[in-house]
Amino acid sequence: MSASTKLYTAVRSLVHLAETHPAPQSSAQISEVTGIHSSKIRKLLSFMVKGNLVSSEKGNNGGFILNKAPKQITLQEIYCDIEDRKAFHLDVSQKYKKSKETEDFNKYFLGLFSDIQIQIESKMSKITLADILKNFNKTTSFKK
Amino acid sequence: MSASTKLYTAVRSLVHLAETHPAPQSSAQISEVTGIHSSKIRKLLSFMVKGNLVSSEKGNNGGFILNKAPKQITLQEIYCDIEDRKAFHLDVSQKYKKSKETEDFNKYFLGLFSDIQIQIESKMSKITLADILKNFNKTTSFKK
DNA sequence: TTTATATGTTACACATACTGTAACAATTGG
DNA sequence: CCAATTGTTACAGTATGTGTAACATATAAA
Repeated sequence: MSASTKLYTAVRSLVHLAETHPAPQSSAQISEVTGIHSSKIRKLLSFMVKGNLVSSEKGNNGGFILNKAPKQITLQEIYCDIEDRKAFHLDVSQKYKKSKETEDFNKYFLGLFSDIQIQIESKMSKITLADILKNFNKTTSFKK
Repeated sequence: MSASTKLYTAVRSLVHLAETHPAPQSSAQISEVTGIHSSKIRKLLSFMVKGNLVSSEKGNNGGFILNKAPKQITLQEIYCDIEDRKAFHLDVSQKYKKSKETEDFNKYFLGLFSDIQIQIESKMSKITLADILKNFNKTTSFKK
């Protein structure tokens, strides 16, 4: 999955969890809402479980539960949980011996790309799950 | 090539053209400087020829020539010439019939990702080839 | 204790994309 | 005509992504 598709799917899952909180939602249920295969949902949500955005329970009547108030969940947090690789990273081939010049250019672009990455994440950190719920006229039953 | 690698290679090529202007530089010469295969250089620079950043001449003593003053070439321009796909684009699968809900979410994320894209390009539009030359203590023989 | 249901992870076949290189037509200057 | 060069196509080999299935582990309820 591309970074954007992952973020999209993650947000849709979290929106569903916010709406149905605190009833645990199985990957099968989320799959029905989002149209994504349940196995992928599980894989994606497992990252957010590790990041503590979501908790999970196995067994009968188990599933995934939102772990934080929608107001306190930013897109940036979600993004960081599910994405290992940065959107704008430098992956110049390491196969060949690099000249001094090449190394210097690498450094320059690494700096530039991390600046860009910071801007992306700063933009994302200003948008919360609550904002998205509001945008779609959805309400959350999450009680702090 | 990833977007970042393409940008990196393009800039290195343009830096070389700025330094050697107005002598045409062949893909073989640029390849020696950047360590990238000449065929890739040609492919990448052909986009910038179409975008008018660079002009090219075939035949003996031909090659690529910088077409604009380094001060007037921004990273954003280079990026747009060589990159068809946007860095942060939504490629949700179109295979399955989309629900109304899915379409609405798509629209929301398309908007968000294009906002992010604008920020990326705005950052890039503030950096010129001349800035990069200066950063590496290189001079250009480009005469306006 | 047994059964049903979930997560979390692994596996796998298939498809798609990327990579590095070669080849070659078209073009140009000498 | 010849040598050099761009611009494009081709291609084999590799890597990556995709969709799905399978299953060990865990849990709650009967």
